[in-house]
Amino acid sequence: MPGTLTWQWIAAEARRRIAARLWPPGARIPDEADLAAEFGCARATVNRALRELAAAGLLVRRRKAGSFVAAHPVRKATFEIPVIRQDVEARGLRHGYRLIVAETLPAPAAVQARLGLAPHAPLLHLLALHLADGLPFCIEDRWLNPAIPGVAGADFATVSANEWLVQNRPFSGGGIAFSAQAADPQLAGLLGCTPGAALFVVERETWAGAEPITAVRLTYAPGYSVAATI
Amino acid sequence: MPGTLTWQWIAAEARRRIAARLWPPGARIPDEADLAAEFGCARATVNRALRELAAAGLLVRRRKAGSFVAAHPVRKATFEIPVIRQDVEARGLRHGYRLIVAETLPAPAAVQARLGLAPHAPLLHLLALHLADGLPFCIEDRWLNPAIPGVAGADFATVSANEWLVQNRPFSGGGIAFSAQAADPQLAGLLGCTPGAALFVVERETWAGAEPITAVRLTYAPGYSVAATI
DNA sequence: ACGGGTATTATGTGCAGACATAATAACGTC
DNA sequence: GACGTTATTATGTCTGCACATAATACCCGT
Repeated sequence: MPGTLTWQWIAAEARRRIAARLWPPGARIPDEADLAAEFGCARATVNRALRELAAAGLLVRRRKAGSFVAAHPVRKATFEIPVIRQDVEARGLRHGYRLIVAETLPAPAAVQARLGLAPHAPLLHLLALHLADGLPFCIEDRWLNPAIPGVAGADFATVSANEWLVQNRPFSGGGIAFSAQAADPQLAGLLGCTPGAALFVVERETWAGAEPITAVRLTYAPGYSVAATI
Repeated sequence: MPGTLTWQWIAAEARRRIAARLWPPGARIPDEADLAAEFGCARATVNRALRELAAAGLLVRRRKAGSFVAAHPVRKATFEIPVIRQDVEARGLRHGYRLIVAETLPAPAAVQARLGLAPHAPLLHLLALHLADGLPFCIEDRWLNPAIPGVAGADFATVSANEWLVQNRPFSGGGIAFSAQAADPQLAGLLGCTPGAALFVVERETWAGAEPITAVRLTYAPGYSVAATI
């Protein structure tokens, strides 16, 4: 079998065996050495292939125990999180931005909890509107740790905090959540939609190591959707 | 520097240099051989580390050209897509399931387009309600390719198509999209919520190779959200 | 100057061997 | 039989080497 020696071929073959139930869910598959012998390649090559399948959620691998076909193949979808400006421009629209509120005050308890901050710690609160071809696209409601270097000097009236952070403050981790929310009168006013309209909401928190950076709530105008390939 | 020789350490060090702007956005970083010399390890180890950073979106790598720090670090979030039953049970609730409609008829044009099917091709249409502790949790509105082996014999009144497919029909790829939608009277009736409530909607299509398997629209009861770590 | 073929180069991947690590299985003791 | 210790084993990773591949940079002829 020519071409057998690439890890991609081996990964594909393993997928095929899983799909064909040659290796049924929950079953233990042959160990790397056996597969290497079968395919006539080095163990490292098999390792690389199986590692990919494990990352894809098709295999569960445990030292000493062996490699097992995932009983419930938990599928994973990867979304790219673009800067809002890029998101707008990728749709072929012109991006606009308007700062509405910038103030420093203690964050609401919910925000403090999301960021793991002490109560009453004052944060920079920004409320801004992103536009697409002049129409409301998204409301950015952000709480920002004022201890971040450069925040004091940044002009969030001209550059959105969204963009400023990407350029100036790399983060190491965080969380993201998607949900749906009905437009209250304030949101409806800002987004130019009818009160009660179903809006898509993204909530995100980011940290640099242990230091909280920001918590943001993005509320999109009606019709927004986010897509990915599985 | 002890412990320098692991690919995780090198990956972490590279992240640090990117975060510290030692390697600024857009810049070309030293090539693998140079880094291997600097860290005193094999090139393969550096390769492994940089490959991870590229997968995470922090680096862009091009043969002959070199490795570059991503100008706009497109962050990626990975969501796990659970079977609905598991989703319910993970919340500590009891899962219930009720089939509402099962019929074979030509799919609407929108569904045909999503699956890339010929017009008028008859599909199996299933409408079902998932319950959490007896309360409506999610509506599963699914179109299923009747050519899939075993579909004819499956009893979707007792096992949800969602679950049946996971167990019986591995898929190779597909798409997923999240959006928000207001509850129309029918949805409101099924989900036991007020008409106009904001609902979270997941639309998914899956294929096995070139063969379409299913297109499904999951409409969740108010309050549902999906979370992930970045 | 221009276009096209060619040399160069950084990444991509393979191999064989070795040791590290974690988790299980086997064992011996009480 | 229950429990702690040790041996075994499959995966995880590193090394050093080799060649493949793609994309750029260079050179040359017109």
